[in-house]
Amino acid sequence: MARSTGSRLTVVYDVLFSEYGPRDWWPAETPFEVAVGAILTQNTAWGNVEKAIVNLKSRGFLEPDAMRNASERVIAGLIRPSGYFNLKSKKLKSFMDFLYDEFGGSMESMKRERTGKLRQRLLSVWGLGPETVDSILLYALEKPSFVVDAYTRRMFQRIGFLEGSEGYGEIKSLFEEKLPKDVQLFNEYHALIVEHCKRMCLKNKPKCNECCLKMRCAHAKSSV
DNA sequence: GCCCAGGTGGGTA
DNA sequence: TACCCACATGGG
Repeated sequence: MARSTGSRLTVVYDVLFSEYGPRDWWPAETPFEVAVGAILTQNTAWGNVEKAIVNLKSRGFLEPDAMRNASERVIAGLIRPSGYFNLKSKKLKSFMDFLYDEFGGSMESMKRERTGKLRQRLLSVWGLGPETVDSILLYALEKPSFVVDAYTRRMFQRIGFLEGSEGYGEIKSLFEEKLPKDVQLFNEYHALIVEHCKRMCLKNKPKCNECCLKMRCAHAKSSV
């Protein structure tokens, strides 16, 4: 008898976990730092985000009050290495407005709000799309909200769980409905997917080979 | 020099 | 709704 989707998802998780072990995500010191990182990493390699984080931290801007009071131009200058710096500086500002207007600048206070309601409110903030919002919910606020990203789409399309045309919400629901609603599980699962996809690409540099997960890879349909 | 990276918003048909 | 495109730096 064929395995259920839920147990197949669990098998994939077990394989990844046994291969890579616990990922200990998100790489940040505070919930606020997670939220900032989630915005900065939009369509950007994490290595570049780290440089921006270091810049912000060294100037003392990686805490709510300081960032709230900083000008958009100053923040833009510091986050330059993460790319799209003018855009991201506006997005940070827009998140700060939300954090202060709705929760008095407190991530702890934000955490007390019910997950579904909070997700809707965060999605209404300019500059925060579904992936960024779910990253904040899961990694900063420890809410059981599964994060779907480009890696998730590619990998699960490759192994036949996805057809390719599914929307963000559909993929998110697949994981959330078929897996136990567990913060630690969701945390590890997404982190393991990212780790696996990164390693599969790194492994084959400089020439993309059969393990590469990049969509344009000629071998993209042949292996995980 | 080219491709890509842990997306999102805005415009157009 | 479904595509395009802009946004931008840094590594391979």
